[in-house]
Amino acid sequence: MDFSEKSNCSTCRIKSCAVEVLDQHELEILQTNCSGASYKRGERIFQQGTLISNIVYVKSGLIKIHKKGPSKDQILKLVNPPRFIGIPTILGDRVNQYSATAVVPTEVCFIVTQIFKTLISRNGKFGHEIINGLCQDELQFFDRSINQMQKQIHGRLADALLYFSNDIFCADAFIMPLTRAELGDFVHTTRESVTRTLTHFKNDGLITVEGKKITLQDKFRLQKISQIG
Amino acid sequence: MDFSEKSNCSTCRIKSCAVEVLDQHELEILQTNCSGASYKRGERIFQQGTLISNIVYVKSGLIKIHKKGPSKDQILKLVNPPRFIGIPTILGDRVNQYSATAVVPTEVCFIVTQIFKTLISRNGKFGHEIINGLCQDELQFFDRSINQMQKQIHGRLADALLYFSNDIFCADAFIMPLTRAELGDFVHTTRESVTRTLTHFKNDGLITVEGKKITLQDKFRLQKISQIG
DNA sequence: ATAAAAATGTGATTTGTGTCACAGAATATA
DNA sequence: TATATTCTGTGACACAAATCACATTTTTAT
Repeated sequence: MDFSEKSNCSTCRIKSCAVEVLDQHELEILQTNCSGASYKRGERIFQQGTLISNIVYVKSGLIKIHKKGPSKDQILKLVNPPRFIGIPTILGDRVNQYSATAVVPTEVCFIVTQIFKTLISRNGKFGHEIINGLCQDELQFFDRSINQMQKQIHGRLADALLYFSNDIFCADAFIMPLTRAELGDFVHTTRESVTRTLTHFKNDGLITVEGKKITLQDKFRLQKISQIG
Repeated sequence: MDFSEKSNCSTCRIKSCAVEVLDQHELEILQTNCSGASYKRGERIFQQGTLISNIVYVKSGLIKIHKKGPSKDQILKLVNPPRFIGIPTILGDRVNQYSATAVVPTEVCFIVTQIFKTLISRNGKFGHEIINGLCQDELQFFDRSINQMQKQIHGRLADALLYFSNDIFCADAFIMPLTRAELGDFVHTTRESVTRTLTHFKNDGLITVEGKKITLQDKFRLQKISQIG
């Protein structure tokens, strides 16, 4: 990873809704307690089980939030900017409950947790925006959980492909940033089943696959598959 | 359900951490915009898909938060007091994303959402406490999800039994408030598999079952089962 | 008290998908 | 350029758990 010097929050153009509501003085507080870093694919931003020092603000790139389970590592969610991560661990035992790893080149800012807490207590609107973010996360995670638990592989993988296409890349064709094994961790299967299902989709003319490049050819039918499960 | 008159928040003894930080004036605001109700087992408190009017504060009892999935209704979590529910839906489309139903006789207070929002913006500490609650929920739900997805039935059901014993009733013996089918919705199986697994546990001397009454006889081995999956 | 409805227990059968095992392709490292 | 890793594809097999089907018990309503 590569640490740069202190960033300038007031002129930073990648501002979250929450940061928008801070006044000039608060922005200065933030700025003096905040530093940037960039990560390459595969680099760990923070690791489950280690002590927390900072809130992380994702400026660009894509991050996977993952956690060790009883049998294997599992990708809880992907986070695309702009977004704060690590908020849930600012309280309690102060130990990260999950890991965060860059899946594409990623830029983040670290914010001292105490400062973050101060801003929340000082500026109710800031807190309000943070709550908004947390709530959105929760609802999204509810949906994802239910889908993961009730659909079978075809549906889950169709969901994932549509998610990458619609929410992450906003394009029908994209370079899949996850390996087959990671995709398995994301949709709860094995590497082998991902391959098999992808091949199946390909043979049915739903997608084309050229190595890492995936093109959705028939989104409508993919949606159908996602719905039936 | 049974609606009583306006409650008195300043003298209410079932106060959440969040409400504790409100000042006298804020408590009065809360009080004049808040009313109580009680529900019997099986009564719906709010329903997925309907418009939201209020934040719900659970004072006593036990509530299931459940949501329709592609194939069946699923219990996302159980909520025991004192706790706010419905916060995630105060924003956005203002439609409940999930249902809440009492599983034992339950008392709640309804708080006008606008007032709730005002309190958050007005009192940073209140917002801070609410964020704490949401974060705890998120971490807990992460754990639950991973366990649900990676363990098989024996482990999942052992988890559930230990959860009821340790977190809900604080006793080795308790009256199971969920039917076998609901228990299935909670741990992701069918009614039949719940029965079979329970019988299996009983034959192994881990528990005794007399209708709705369940007694954990060997918590240690149950924990073992929970761990292996 | 009696009927109707809901909840529960248990067997037989089917099936989705995880596991194992190996080969080829792609990528990183020396 | 060679060599070691890490990825990826594909088959054969096993098994956990869903589904179906029916009997029995418990609860609720009349």
